[in-house]
Amino acid sequence: MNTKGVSIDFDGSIGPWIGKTTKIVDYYLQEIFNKHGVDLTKEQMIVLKKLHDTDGLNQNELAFLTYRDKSSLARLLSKMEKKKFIFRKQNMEDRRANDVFLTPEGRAVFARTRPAIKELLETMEENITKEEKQQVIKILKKVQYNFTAQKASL
Amino acid sequence: MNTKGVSIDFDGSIGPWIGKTTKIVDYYLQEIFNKHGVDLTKEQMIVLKKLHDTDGLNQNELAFLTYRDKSSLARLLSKMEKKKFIFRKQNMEDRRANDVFLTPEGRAVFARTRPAIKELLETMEENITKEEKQQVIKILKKVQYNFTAQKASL
DNA sequence: TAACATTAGTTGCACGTGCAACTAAATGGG
DNA sequence: CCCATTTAGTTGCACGTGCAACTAATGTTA
Repeated sequence: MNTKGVSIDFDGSIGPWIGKTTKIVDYYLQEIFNKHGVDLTKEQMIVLKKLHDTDGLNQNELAFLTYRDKSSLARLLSKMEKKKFIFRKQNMEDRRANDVFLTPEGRAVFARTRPAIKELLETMEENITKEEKQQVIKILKKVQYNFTAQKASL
Repeated sequence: MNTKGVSIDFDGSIGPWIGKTTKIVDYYLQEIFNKHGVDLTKEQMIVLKKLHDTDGLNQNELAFLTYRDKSSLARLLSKMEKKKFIFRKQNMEDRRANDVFLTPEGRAVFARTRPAIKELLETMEENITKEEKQQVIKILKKVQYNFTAQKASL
């Protein structure tokens, strides 16, 4: 039962809080990237990170790993290709597929990403204990599970 | 010290987790709105909610309250005006300002929003205790504070 | 092998975002 | 009172998003 009769306590739920926090973190991340001369958006950084972990993934795999529509990913890659951070190479076994690789320039920006991320984390996690961090992650995982389990049963 | 030498434990931090969770929640919210025939985006819903709380706010105030650039807000309002959910009324004391009001149709969609939000929350918060919810919100508030306090000192 | 279905990627469309430059109205100071 | 500054809102631009329709290549199956 809510304090306000039939009304739903949306503001007291996690939803708006993660939304707002994400917005603030994203904004600050972009600001730090600019300060460090990192010519990347957050989204491009995420793709770069995946390629840094596993070079040569194709667009389909990258889209899946980054939770993006394949069309969004394609356009993201086009921007990054124009900036010479990655290149596409048609796969000769399956000529529909493009394998995606980091260029030396791509590796270089990604390297410059590290001190920026470090600064971000230092600000973000100030006065937050390791236990609190783990607690939050545990519950966020639960939220994700609640939705993805739901979807799987449809 | 990290397990991987000089590398930064970005994945073990809260950042990516809130980002991913927000993405999933947003996606599911939109899905539920469609299912309930609520012709709104999440962003439009947030604006509608503010107007439901306080009708007649001007664009400047709405932009501030919803953490949006005034230009984003203006465009959001234009879409909602086209759908007859809100209308702008020039303030006669300050003729630069537009006061924004809900239409009856706007109130009606907002009402249909409630069962949708209820369903969202029920799915989202399954197996999450009230204490866990409060714990997460407390820490997210701390993250927000870390950034906003930083900005204030600049 | 010919016909059909599936899959990888691209493109058009509508939506949302912030920044910078702009207009028009209000305000403040000489 | 007039000019400079500030303020509310709009617009152009570049970015990112998902969906649906499309092309081209691959796989399947009769």
